[in-house]
Amino acid sequence: MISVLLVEDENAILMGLKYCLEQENFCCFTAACGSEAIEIMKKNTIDLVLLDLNLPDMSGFQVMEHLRKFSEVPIIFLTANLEEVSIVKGLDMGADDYITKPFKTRELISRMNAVLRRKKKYSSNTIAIGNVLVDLNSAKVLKNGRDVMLTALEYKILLTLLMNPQMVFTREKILADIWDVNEAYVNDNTLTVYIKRIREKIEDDVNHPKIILTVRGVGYKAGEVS
Amino acid sequence: MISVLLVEDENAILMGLKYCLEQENFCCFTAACGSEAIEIMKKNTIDLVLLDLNLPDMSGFQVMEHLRKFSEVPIIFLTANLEEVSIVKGLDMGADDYITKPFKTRELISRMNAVLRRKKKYSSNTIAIGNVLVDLNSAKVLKNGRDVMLTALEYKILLTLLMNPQMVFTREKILADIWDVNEAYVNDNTLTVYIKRIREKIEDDVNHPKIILTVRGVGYKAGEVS
DNA sequence: TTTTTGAGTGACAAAAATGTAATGAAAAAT
DNA sequence: ATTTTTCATTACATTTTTGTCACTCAAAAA
Repeated sequence: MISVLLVEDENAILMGLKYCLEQENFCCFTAACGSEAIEIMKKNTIDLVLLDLNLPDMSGFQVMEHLRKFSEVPIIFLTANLEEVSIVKGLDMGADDYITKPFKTRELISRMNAVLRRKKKYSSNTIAIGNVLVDLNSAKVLKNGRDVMLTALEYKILLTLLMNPQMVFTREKILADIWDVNEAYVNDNTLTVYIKRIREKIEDDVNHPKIILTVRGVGYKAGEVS
Repeated sequence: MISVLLVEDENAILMGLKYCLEQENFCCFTAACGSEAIEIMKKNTIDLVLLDLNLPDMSGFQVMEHLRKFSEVPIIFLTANLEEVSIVKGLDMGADDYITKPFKTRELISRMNAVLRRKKKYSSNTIAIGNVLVDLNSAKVLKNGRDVMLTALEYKILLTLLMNPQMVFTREKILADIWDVNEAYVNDNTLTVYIKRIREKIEDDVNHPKIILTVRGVGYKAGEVS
């Protein structure tokens, strides 16, 4: 989900924009003035800012200047007339694009996508299995979109299994992977207990696991039930 | 480091092979019989198996059959004569290659590399900064090659910073990224304390941090000192 | 069927993580 | 130079994690 911050003092335009963008599945934050925008930027992770040049408390340029102190978020200026365009172009202040009002939603969105494409950062790096999603870049585990809190060890064990789906791991192998080789010996029932704890957090039905499967006599594997 | 399991009953050959491969920076496990090989495979993560056909307790084929129950590790057969080669080829049992004894070390190694290249799994997915290495696939953090134990939250905070090096994050933004939006409010000094704890674990000199830098008045960033 | 084996469970003590508050130190502003 | 602001540090109570044990349960073997 792409999150966009809309900074615009005319409420009608702001709400219209918000509505259009939400139709297109953007997550919208809104600010009616510069200081509000800066506050929101400090507290949230925003992928793109749509910034009006004329704001009640400060100019769009000043807002950008402020944002640039702590963020390299892409910014698209919304300008009311052609004179402003020349300012934007001339100043070369680090805006990524601009668009003059009134504009067509389609055009705005295609420009937004272009900017996002250009500034694309690390693409999110995830593993999905069943209704569980693991994002390696943020170390977050989502079950049906909801954040699941795994401990450091639980997360490592889950990763070990998920990195090689369908491959069966013996308990001892997992233990050796997770705990440092030269660490104190860890009981292998310990792993059984961890598996149970992980299952309690990520499986829909602990008695019929679909993510972490038991291979009797051998160990565990991640994968679909056959 | 690639780990190889050598299965060979003639001790002279075994030791010679081990020596050669260690010269080439392979990490060698050795087994003199089939059951020993299976034990080692259950307890360790092996990247490649060199498997002699004639073993005291069972044939190389039987060993492979056993291994295949829980592992898809690449296997190269070591055969003593040409008749055996035809068996290997004919049976098509899932071996990845074979080589006849006596063989040149060079040839063996190039075949090993070929097999490893073919069976290449997920390439390790790491972020390096200073003398700290983060492996996203195993969630391990290494400092000078040594495992550093971070808690789940410490790891998440570190990732947040490392995924966008040089970008400054306010405390509040990090808190919002890590803790779920709708969770209880968390004091922002808390983050300061976490940063200190992470620094104690990964920085060489906590008083002169090189990985997590403070940007006074704004927040923190990951990156080189300017 | 009975027996045996391996996996799952619940409870527990010890250790570690977590969040906060109070205090100290350093940089910036006055 | 003094005050203010911001970050760092220490210490602490609370909660959670961690590893183990004793036990139950279920699947496979005899």
